[in-house]
Amino acid sequence: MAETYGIAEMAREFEVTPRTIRFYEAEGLLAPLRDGQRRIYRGRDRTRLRLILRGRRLGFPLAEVREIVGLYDAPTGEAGQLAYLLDRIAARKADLEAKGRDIEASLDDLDGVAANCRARLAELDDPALGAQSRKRRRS
Amino acid sequence: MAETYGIAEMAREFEVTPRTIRFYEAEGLLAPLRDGQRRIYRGRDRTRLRLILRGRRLGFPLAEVREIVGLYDAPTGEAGQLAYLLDRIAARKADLEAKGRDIEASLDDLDGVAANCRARLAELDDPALGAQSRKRRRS
DNA sequence: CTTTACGTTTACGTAAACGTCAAGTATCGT
DNA sequence: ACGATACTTGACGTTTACGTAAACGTAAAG
Repeated sequence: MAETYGIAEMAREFEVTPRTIRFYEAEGLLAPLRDGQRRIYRGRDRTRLRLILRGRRLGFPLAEVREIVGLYDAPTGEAGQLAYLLDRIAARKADLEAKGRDIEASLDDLDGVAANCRARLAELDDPALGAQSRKRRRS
Repeated sequence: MAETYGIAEMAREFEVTPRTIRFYEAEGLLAPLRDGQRRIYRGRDRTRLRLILRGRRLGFPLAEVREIVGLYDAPTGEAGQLAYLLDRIAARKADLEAKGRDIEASLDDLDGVAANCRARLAELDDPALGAQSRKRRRS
């Protein structure tokens, strides 16, 4: 059987326009089959598109996304190539982990602002509390 | 004392060009003091720039970054405003957590590729192993 | 047979985020 | 007085990532 999909179908499912999908193909990120003129997408293409869009959401430019999806289909069975591939994977992981740290820092910062904000709300409920903390802050 | 910095100094420290810093100012993301014509940056501006660049690294467009840094200086002491602020903070946290999940998924995928890759390397060292696993895979 | 849906290529348009001059100003050391 | 250094404001250029419109093909439905 092996399900196939038209471009509009793909576009709806991934919430992008057909234009975007064609653009990714022009950039060498997708390579669907063809039925005459028409593009035919299969499971593999869907996986790729998912990877692409995930990369985009994380702010990677398409050039880097191309590198990333390239890592998923490296059938070169030679030892040197495999080692090199592992190397690039490690680099990509490092990038992702750095972004992870940025996210953690952002979340921490936001928690700080939120806490501060809730404190001020409490202060509005009971002004006495606020006077207390203002005193402590000054000392 | 209160340390101050010139634009070139800031640019070096944050590894961006002066142009970028001026651009952020034009976009309303920074508002340094002035000594005549010249821009004078202080601790607060540095904090903002750090936030801005972190947002950019995470792929947020400047418009969203503007919203984010806006959350850090909302001194409006009114209850309604504070509640609204908490709401926006929650929304921003949700965004960040979504990105965090994307990162986790990416890391997991890469680990999968890497494992597969190492298995093939082992196979090159001892082809018998490969034959074994290929047999098992077929069954 | 025409409309409707779905798809195609080609090509120009556009918003975002800066880069890259150009020309001028202000200050500082010599 | 002079050049080096640091900075300023335009203004136009560039890259990325698509949007949008034109003009056309194909195939099923009414």
